[in-house]
Amino acid sequence: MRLLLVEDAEGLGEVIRDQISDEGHAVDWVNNLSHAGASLQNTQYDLILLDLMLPDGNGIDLLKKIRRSGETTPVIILTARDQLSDRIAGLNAGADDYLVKPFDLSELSARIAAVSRRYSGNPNPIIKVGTLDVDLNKHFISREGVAINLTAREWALFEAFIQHPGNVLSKSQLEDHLYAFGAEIESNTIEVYVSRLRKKLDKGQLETVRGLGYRMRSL
Amino acid sequence: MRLLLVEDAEGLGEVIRDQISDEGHAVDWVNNLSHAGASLQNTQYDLILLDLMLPDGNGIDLLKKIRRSGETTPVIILTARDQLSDRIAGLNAGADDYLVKPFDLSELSARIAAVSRRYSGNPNPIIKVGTLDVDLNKHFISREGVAINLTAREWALFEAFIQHPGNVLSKSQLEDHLYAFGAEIESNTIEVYVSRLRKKLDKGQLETVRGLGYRMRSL
DNA sequence: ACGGGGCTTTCAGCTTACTGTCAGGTATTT
DNA sequence: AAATACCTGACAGTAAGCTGAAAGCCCCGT
Repeated sequence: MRLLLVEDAEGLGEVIRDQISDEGHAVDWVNNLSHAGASLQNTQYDLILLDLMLPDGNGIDLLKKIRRSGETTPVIILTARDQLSDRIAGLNAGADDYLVKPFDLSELSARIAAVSRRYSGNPNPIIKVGTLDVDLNKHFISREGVAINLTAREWALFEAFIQHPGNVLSKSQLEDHLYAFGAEIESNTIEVYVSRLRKKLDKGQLETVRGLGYRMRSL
Repeated sequence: MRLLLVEDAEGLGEVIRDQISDEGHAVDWVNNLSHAGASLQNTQYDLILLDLMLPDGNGIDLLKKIRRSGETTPVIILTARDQLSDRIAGLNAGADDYLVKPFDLSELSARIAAVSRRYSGNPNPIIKVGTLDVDLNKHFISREGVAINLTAREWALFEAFIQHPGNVLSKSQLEDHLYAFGAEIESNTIEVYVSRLRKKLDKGQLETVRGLGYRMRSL
């Protein structure tokens, strides 16, 4: 899962970025609205964590712009406690949830999980992928009761397909999903990982669309 | 299961009451301390959800009074974000758990379930973890009648896993669980404790998910 | 007051396995 | 047939993790 963190407070941004990374997500961290706008033009995110008080404006304006453009990426706004009106304005502008600073990191994690569950339109974290039982919360996969271990990278790749069921994901989209902004891979790493993941899934579950990318068979 | 909800915020109280009712529990909702006191004199509850900021006083005082009277009913305190000291005071006063507003209703449900599992009408709830018998009240573990001693830290770590059965808990999540807000450890302390706990549990009971964290095998 | 024991945290060296690259082979398209 | 896209086994580097041991602190018993 790839997240955009828009937060100008250095210390807080660092803490949040680390938390998100620890949970296996890719996170791009920007500290103002113009950088956020640029990132959003270049990259498809699964979730946006959006501070409202930013040096070059109000996060609500970016949110409104996002929603006007038809973009449905879930947004969690980060707001100071004493700005109740901002929380309401944020929700009215189309935010999916909010967190009030200061907040527990475990609360942040729970919110990310809750929003992503809603986003995937699947409140039940247990899904069936071919013969595999996949527990999205537990990062746990099993086939007929036998655990199948995915490494962190394999899991991230797998998750990209789960979140876009049936869609063809290009190699560069997968790269964006698996690696933080700026990180570049210099080889056929995506192909390698697809190959590795294939070995762990059902035969034929992950399909190549030559020239375009890969697709996980309909779930 | 019968719960007492002590919450003066009308909207929130309503939401919580409905959630609890939907889950099949009985709930009495009062909005101040004196009504709470009266209810507690008249009715035996299985769980108390206790707001701290109430029109006629501080919920901590009621909690202290309850504990002084020898009452062991589990208490989850509901506290506002900006009152970290209240959370700690609540736990010190004998609360079993806390929730910080605003919170996800699913989180509330999970907490209720966790606390009720621990106490669920059974004064000595024993659960089975592999070959271990675990007494959640007594913080006592035994294997075939032989006591296994866990230090306070080891128990806290163990409990984190028990409360999230099967879930991968990242090292920072475990850190949040074991240490007070803001307290930071500067070394591989979590790894050390995991190693120690492993020696006391069944072999393989506590699994590493490399790059993500640790998971206790399904209970 | 003192000493011993236990607990906690850090440190440091060792172990494990994950990651990304490489390169040769395979499959597809023109 | 040639070019291109893709697949996969293998390897080196290193990040992540494990664990023994030491130091500091606290508590308890003498």
